[in-house]
Amino acid sequence: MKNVLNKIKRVYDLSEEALSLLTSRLRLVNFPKGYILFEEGRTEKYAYFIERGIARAFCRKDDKEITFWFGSEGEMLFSYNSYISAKPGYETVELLEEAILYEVSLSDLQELFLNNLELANWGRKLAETELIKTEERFISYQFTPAIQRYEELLNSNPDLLQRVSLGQIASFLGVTQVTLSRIRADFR
Amino acid sequence: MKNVLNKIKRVYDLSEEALSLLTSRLRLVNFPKGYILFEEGRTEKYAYFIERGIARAFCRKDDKEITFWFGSEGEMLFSYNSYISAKPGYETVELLEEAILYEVSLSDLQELFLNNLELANWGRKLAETELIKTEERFISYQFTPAIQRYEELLNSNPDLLQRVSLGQIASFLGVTQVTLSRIRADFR
DNA sequence: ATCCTTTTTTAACATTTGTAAAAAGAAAAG
DNA sequence: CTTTTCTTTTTACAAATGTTAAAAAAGGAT
Repeated sequence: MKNVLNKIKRVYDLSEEALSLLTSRLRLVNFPKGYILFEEGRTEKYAYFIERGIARAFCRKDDKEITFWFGSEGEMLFSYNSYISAKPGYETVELLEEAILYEVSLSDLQELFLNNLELANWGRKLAETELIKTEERFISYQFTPAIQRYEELLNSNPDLLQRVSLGQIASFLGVTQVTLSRIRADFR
Repeated sequence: MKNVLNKIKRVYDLSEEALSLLTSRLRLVNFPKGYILFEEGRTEKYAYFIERGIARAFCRKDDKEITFWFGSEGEMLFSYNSYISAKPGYETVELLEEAILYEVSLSDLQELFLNNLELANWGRKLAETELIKTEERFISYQFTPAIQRYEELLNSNPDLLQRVSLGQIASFLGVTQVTLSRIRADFR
């Protein structure tokens, strides 16, 4: 549970009591490589902490898929619409490796948030840090050319190339796979 | 205070007590058109509710400005880095019209969050709704061509054209002003 | 090792978008 | 009303990216 506990504490430091309130609701689960954890259009009932493995979130349009997020050890998985508004999600989440996750039901989380001040603030911090990450990525998207975003992505995530395909990275960067190939060729 | 109260309640419904705890920390302030409310690199001490007026947030790079957000009546203004981590902000916020705002100090907000369960959950919901909006915009950015994003922007914000310049809208859409002109020409 | 499947790169061409500069239009100032 | 300034559109050309298809490379399975 090392990676998960690390994540929980990094979000917002909890007392022993609050921490065990939260962890008592976690359930260890395993899934095979390729498993579809969340499906677009479905209202999900659980969120997950990644103890081991890597996942991607994507949306479908026409016959294309756009990957807009990668997450690995020590990160959380949720379908934002389900988590935040109990509405059908707009994203599909696929596990790209055999994975060890900790599952928590969204109703348990809600109940904890509404009854425990520390955990409510933990939930606040969780959303806030995700918010900053998302907005920074959005801004860098408009400012930074794909070449540079590619380098930065690999710097902050050196093992990504070994774990996910270039097609998925290309769509994450917002270019076609052909363009990413050209970028990589220039890069050498 | 109509627009502001509306916003507060839309985020998360508060009891009378919690609501007055929050509103008692608000202070009415006025600023002229063109006023720079937040400045890139500065750690801001306040957040604002917009009662009347419209603002934009932008980042500078080289000699370009990229507008990545517009906000008007019933929305909040904060420098995310200051609000979330008490660190210097990466964005500049400019008021595009004479504005009536309600100011609240970030330290007051923090104190309320740490002491009141309802307000902590209000703060959580606030971050969560901002998070969903940001992520949806990020996704639509990758999926939707500029022409369509332009139409959607005007649909959801019919008076925007009267309130901000096309140059700012172009940079918000992630294209040059020349491209936006072409889009508008095709559109007719 | 060989075959089969999947992933990645390369090529040629079309389309889109950017750049720079000029022209047209609109708004503000005298 | 005229001049000045700022905003928006248009033009011509250059650069970047998308599309489609084929070739090359890499990974798995037998």
